[in-house]
Amino acid sequence: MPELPEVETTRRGIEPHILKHGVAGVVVRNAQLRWPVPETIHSIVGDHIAAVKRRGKYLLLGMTQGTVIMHLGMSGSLRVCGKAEPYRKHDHFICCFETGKSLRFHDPRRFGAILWTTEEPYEHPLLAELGPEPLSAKFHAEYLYRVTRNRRMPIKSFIMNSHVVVGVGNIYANEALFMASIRPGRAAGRLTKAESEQFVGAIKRVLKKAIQEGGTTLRDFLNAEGNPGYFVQSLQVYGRDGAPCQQCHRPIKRKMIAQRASYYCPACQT
DNA sequence: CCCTGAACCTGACCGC
DNA sequence: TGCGGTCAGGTTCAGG
Repeated sequence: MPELPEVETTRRGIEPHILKHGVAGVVVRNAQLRWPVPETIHSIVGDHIAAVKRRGKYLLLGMTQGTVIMHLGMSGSLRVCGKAEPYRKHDHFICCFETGKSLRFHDPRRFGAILWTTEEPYEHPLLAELGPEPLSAKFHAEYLYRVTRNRRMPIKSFIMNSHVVVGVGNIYANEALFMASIRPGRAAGRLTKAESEQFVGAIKRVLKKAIQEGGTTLRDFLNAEGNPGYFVQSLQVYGRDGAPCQQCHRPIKRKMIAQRASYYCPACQT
């Protein structure tokens, strides 16, 4: 479920419930996630949440003694629960607060991660090499044009590489390419300066709008309050193969690119 | 360095 | 109902 808008929606949802709250205990019901949840995660007990941040699709719980680095993978979600709520299947990690509330990490496919570091979190190997935030001033047309030169990889795969720019996953890559009238299979290095400008603008617009609408709900995604996101109603191409293009009414096409479903309008996108 | 494909997992859905 | 095949929002890693 989570791309950047879903992760940001989650961050905003949990922050008011956990910021400054003391950690009374930790329950690891299944440590086998993307990487094993380290034993050292228990060192957060007795500490408190000093900050709730996001870098790309990583959530960072800043404590006084270190940082919990979380990733929701493909199917992960975080929810703030009350005292007596029973565990659900796939609730793998629970952080219990002195208030009686708890933060629960739920992840059926277990591609997510929960790590602990006492070092500077942005220098952690998983974060150190990440590209710019897509909504920051560092992500601009000249940057995209420069890093795409001589790259033969399809532009869609290229933009989904978090070392290029963080937070653009499969849904929003498809949507932004449609908005910029660029086919997903085009070689990255063949984008013109004008197209780089279009594409960067489209990425910023689509992510901003999705965050405003609380993310995209597919299947069972609920935000930290248990509410769905509404961006799914705004999708122009994702999941719409065979349906009419909203611009020209010809059917949207579906094609696999690097093992990921790609959707585009063969008429509107070149 | 560049690029591709496999791997990590569970569950939903579709056709037979 | 059951069974097998396919697909799913992400990312790292091995290998050519």
